[in-house]
Amino acid sequence: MPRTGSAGRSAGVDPEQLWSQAERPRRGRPPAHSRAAITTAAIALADAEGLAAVTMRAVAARIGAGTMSLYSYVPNKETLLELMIDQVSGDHALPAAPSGNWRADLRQFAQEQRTIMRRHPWLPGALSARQTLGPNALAALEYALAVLAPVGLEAPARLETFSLLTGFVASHVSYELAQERAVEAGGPTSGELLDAQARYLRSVATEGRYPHLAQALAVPGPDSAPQAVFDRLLDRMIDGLTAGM
Amino acid sequence: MPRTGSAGRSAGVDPEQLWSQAERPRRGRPPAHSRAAITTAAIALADAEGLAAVTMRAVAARIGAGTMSLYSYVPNKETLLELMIDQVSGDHALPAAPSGNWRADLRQFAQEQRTIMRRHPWLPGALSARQTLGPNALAALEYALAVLAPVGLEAPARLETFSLLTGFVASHVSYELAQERAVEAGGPTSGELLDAQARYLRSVATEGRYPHLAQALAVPGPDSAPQAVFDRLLDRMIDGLTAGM
DNA sequence: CGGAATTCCCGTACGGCGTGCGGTGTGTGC
DNA sequence: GCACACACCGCACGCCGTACGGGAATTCCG
Repeated sequence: MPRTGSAGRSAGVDPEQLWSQAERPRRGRPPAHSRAAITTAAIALADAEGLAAVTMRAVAARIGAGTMSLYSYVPNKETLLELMIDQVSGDHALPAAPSGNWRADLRQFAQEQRTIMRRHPWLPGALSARQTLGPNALAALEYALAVLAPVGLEAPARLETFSLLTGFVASHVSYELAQERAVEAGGPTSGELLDAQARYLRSVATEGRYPHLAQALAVPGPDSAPQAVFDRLLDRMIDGLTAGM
Repeated sequence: MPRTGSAGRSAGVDPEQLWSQAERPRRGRPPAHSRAAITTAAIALADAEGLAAVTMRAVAARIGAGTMSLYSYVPNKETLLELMIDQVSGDHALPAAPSGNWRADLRQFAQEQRTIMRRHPWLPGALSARQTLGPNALAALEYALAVLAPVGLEAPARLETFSLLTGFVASHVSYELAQERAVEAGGPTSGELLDAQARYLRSVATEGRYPHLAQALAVPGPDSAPQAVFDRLLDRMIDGLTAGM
């Protein structure tokens, strides 16, 4: 049950042929670019300026091609986004086989997901809107399922567990990044330019009508370093997903 | 730490004044519509034809107004989406106070979230792209925090727990809906028109290179009725989030 | 070596989007 | 009854994704 997304698969583009790069035909003018190069350019653009900056025109300009040339390599923008997701999924350093300590393996897998998502901040949002399984994502899924095999879960439950774990990481990284962006814009030392949203929240909280919210926002917590928070939540998550195993 | 979303808060629109509907000024022509009516129309449109069908032009047409008239009530489309989310958050039937059985309360809260999201299939996607806290969403949050208070969690951890729970429900409902859409289009009895994505997955699985995936897809699982699956996962989720409490 | 075949490149154009601007008309309060 | 404040909204602009089709490049075949 991977991820989220309200849009059903958009029409067209047989997955079978999407992920098996067709051989270059031996006749005619040879391509000046490549699907991978285009995908890489799109990723660089998204990393630097956000997912919204990924337009066909901008990607084409970045590799020095005319806009419409992209359509020789990619049937449409949606497919390009799927290619971006899969290329980035290849950043996983997957051992050939699980170590035998499934708990450690699972933790490490999730940590890697977090690292990748922090490196590509657009990824959580992109994942939440579609469900892609290219070769790289497939490899990661297969590995995670192998890790989960020795746990006492039914086979379909392993799929659910994987999806829940990925969803958790995506959701948490989004939150982390939003936090950091807010702090960064008018830092915590110069509290005056504090993000309007945060200021609003605090004003509402101190208003008296939301005592529990006020409390949650007031107490700073045991250890609020991002990595520590993530570690703590991840452990709780794994405990829950594999409860009693 | 509510929800996900890669986009930071878009510029402008002081939340303080967004959620407190300004009094109608006593001079000049009285408005022919209302913010609530516009929001309702937008929700109806999204329910019927998906979030992509919600354009300023379409919403305006639905209430019999010119496109630009909407901008008298709403500063921009992003704000309209936030209003939609908050209005729909008001569907929660929130008891005045928790029952004392936090586990049951939490379960029921999540069930309600699921119900709302199934009624408004665009909601998970909309939530994942922004982080809104209007009065209705705020009330739900406050209630959930009250439910969590007796659990042995630090106050900030309660916020995290709420967010994770909401994220889980959203993610799961998206998956449920995608499933059902796939079945519906070329039902399971007439297996031939089976969704291309699913067919691809199965073909890849039976190919031999993904034994664990094949296994997970093959075994039908203990109980795959949507409600049962959700209940099972929800319990695992709650166990994890409140582990050892 | 020359044409034919094949393939890529991409300028132009179309329909649709969000929304800024400013004219028009309507209702209110004095 | 008058002036003003405001809502209404047509027009236009600059984006977007992408359909179409002519021209350029390369290879194949005779």
